[in-house]
Amino acid sequence: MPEGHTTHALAGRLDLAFAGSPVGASSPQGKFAAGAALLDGLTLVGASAWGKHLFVEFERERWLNVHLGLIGKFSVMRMPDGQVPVEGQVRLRLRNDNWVWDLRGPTVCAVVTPEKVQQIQALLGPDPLRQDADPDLALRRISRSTRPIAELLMDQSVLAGVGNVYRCEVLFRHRIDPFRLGREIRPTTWWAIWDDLVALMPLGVAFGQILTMDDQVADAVAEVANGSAAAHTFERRFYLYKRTGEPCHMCGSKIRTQLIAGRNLFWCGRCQRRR
DNA sequence: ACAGTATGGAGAT
DNA sequence: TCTCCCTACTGTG
Repeated sequence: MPEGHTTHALAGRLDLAFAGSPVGASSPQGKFAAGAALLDGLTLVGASAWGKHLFVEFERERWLNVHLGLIGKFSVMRMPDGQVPVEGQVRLRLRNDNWVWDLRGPTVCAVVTPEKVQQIQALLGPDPLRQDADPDLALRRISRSTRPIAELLMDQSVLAGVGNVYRCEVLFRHRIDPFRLGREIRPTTWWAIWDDLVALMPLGVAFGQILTMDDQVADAVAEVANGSAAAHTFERRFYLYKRTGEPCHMCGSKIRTQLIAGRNLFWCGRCQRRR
C-alpha cells in the first residue's frame, strides 16, 4: 500500500527499531549484495521520508535510498537473533538482536551519497507530511500547467507522496473536475486540497491505511486526540477508488473510470465540476 | 489452482 | 510506449 503515508510510517518504525546502533545488512537474493556490504555493521543514524522515497542515513555518509514502487514491501518481524528463514526474493535484510526487516520487490534500493540524496529531493515537490514543505512551489507549477489536475496531483515533481487513491479521493472531496487544467485551478482550490492532505495523510501514517471518508476520518481524528491511535483498523472503503459503476456516495450517479497516463482515474461526472 | 490486477516508477526501445 | 520488479490480494472455476 505504498503512497506517502507508507514510507513515513516505515521511516518512523526504522528509527525505533535501529537508530543509534549497528545494523546487519545482507542481500539474500544477491541483487543488492554490493550495496548491503557497504552498510553491513554500520550504525544507523536515522530514517526519513520525502514522498514515496525512503532515506536511511548510516555512518560514513552512506545513505540507503528505497522506493517501494507498486509491489515493493517491507516485512517487519520482531525476532531475536535474526533467526528468520528467507522466503521468496529478499533484496535486502536489515537486522539486529530484536528485529528482522525483509525488503522485497522495490523499484529502487541503492546506497547513495549525501549529494545524491539532495539531488533526488530537489526533484520532488512538497510533501504534505513534511514540516518543511512549501505548497507555494506546487501552486506555481500547477497554475502554469496545461495538464489536467488529476495528472498533476500524481506528478511527484509537483507534489510528493500522493498516489492514485489520495488523488482520486481528494478531488472528489472537493468536488473538483479531474480534467480541469492546472492553470484553470483557482488558488483557493489548491489551498483546500493541500490543507486537506495535510489533515488526511497523518491519519494514514498513524493507522497504516488510507482514510478519506468523512465518518472514518472523524473517528480517526477523535482516536488520535484520545491518544488511542494505531491499535485499530478501519474497514477498507473509499468514496470512489475501485468502485467503477457503483452509485456515487453523494448523488447516486454511476462512478466513472478512465485510464490516464497508465493509471485508473475514478470520478463522479456529476459531483465533480468545481475548479 | 489459476488468472488478473495494482496504492509506481525506472529503464529500455 | 513497453517491460520489468516478481508481492499480495481479488475474483473465477
